[in-house]
Amino acid sequence: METFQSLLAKKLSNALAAAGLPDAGELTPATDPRFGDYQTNAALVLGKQRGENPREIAEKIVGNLDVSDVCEAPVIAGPGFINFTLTPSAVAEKTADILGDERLGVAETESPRRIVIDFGSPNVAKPMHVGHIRSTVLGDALARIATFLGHEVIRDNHIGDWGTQFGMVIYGWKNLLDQRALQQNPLAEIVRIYKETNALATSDPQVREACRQELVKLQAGDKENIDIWNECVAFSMQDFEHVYELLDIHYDIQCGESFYNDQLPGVVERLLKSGIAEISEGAVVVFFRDIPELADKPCIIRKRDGGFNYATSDIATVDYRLDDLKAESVWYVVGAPQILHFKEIFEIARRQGYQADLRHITFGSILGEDRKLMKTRSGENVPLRELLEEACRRARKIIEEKNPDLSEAEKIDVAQKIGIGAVKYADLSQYRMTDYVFLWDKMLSLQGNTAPYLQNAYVRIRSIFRKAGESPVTTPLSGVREETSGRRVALTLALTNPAEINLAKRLSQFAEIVPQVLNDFRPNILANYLFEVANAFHTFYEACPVLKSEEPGRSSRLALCDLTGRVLHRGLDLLGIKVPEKM
RNA sequence: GUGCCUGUAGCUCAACUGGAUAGAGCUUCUGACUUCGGAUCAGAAGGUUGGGGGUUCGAAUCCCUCCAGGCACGCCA
Repeated sequence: METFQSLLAKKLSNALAAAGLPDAGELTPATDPRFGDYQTNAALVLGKQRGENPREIAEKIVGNLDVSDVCEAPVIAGPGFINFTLTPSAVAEKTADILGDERLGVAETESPRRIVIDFGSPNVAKPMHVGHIRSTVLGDALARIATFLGHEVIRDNHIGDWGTQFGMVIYGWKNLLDQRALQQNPLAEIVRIYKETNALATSDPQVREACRQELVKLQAGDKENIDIWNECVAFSMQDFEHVYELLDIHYDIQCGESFYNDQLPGVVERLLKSGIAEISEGAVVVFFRDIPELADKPCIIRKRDGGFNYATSDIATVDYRLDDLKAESVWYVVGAPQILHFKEIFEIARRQGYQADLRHITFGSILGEDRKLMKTRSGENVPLRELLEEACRRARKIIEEKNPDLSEAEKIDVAQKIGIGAVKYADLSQYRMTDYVFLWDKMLSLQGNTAPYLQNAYVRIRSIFRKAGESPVTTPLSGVREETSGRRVALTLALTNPAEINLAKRLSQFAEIVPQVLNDFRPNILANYLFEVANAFHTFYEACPVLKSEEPGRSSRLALCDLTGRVLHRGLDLLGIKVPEKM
């Protein structure tokens, strides 16, 4: 199904050709309602290129433009914009089309790719905390959207289950472990011994050396240390699984760092052999002498002591994802501090001859209320699990106030959908690069541009249909309706009130917005769109009675409600947010 | 020191990547309920887009230069 935007873009392109002009400019939604629904700056761009009067060029374009099937006559405005206003009948027709489409008008991509999305990636022996929200929630939303658009997505949890911290964990396990505490709360005890050992190691060189020895033994395959490591991984995974269940997040594969252990010596050997890496000061290093910004920032892939580091395992990870999983794209949803690291990893991949599209999708930091970066080590980080449970508790409290008649089972279900949805939406509704100020009240507020506001719009729609169901009226669930004779005819909408026309226009834009999210990996575009839909719906809801209005307006408005509900449901689903039937 | 990111209403954020008079929410103020769920709607107030230059028909957006904050820069991940 073609969107208004792409239809008009094609017509514009034809008109430019007919006027003997090259393709130029773009056709976008209007920046302001008083300029209509869509606009193009083609005449301005051409005017500049050719040194001609843009308004005269606009005249020439409009003279060759026939959009009468969907628009009023185009208007030339300002310095040479051409503005388009959709006709109500075109909007009504489009709405009926979308109503009959499972995908709500969203086309599948013409170039489907196999995409590995690396997101979440918590560390073993450290609890997931608020800092993991962004990667996890953003990565999940991108995965959902890419899948919906027809890409083949492999969700990979690159767990930090190997590395220097295990020297400390094992040292702590052997010297500081409290068995009873381990029984009661395994992860908390592991975190405790890790933190205490970390503190000891920073002040005592002997402890530091002991930790290093434990790590060497682990990496050499020492049975006792491997067993301890296995136990720690298992305890941590339990904690992760609980959080993922709350968040409704699922992975296709969970290949942590340890998965690549066997590959590391081979990686280094290969890079040395091919001349990409060289030996420097006893370590194996890749230099980037031809890239000015990396010229003095070499990448170490084998330490002087023979150990490997995360660069080595990330190179091995590239191999696996491209050679074995046959990925055409890999998206790394990893925080901005690692920009330099991934630049180097991607450059090494390029030098090895890989052609795949590797992207580091960064995001801003999590800040405390003091606007300072939240610490990851031994700070007062809020464990993610507690945060999510607190969100549900607060949602529950509000439900008790607003809708005490719900059953206990419903309350639990709704509180979870609202609480978790609020946390996810708070994150996804803003531009990913800006730093995120962690505020309980803001995150859990159920007013304004929040998930509960959108959920409430959906709930109201469901309420209308529950009420309508009491009377013998069939609700339109597709673009066709069944007449009493049994004949199925295309549903035509009668759109008269500005509020319903405006709502219908918004709904037709769903298909334009969803693909746009992946242009720059910005789910906040979708979130903001859904907020506008909910807003338009509430305005419509105030201005246009549905059940009390006369036919054909009643069926038409019911259809509009149905479509709004489906767009909200689908849109929130693409963000990983659930909707309740009541709240 | 070098590089990257950020700076927009009192607060939290947008602005479809160069478009028209920079928009929302929260807060404040004024209105609208014998309601299809008021977790709502209508309206008002609130701005030298950190400062200063430049590029052009047009700049929050691009370039230069300062200011402020953050992050990263060979054996942590």
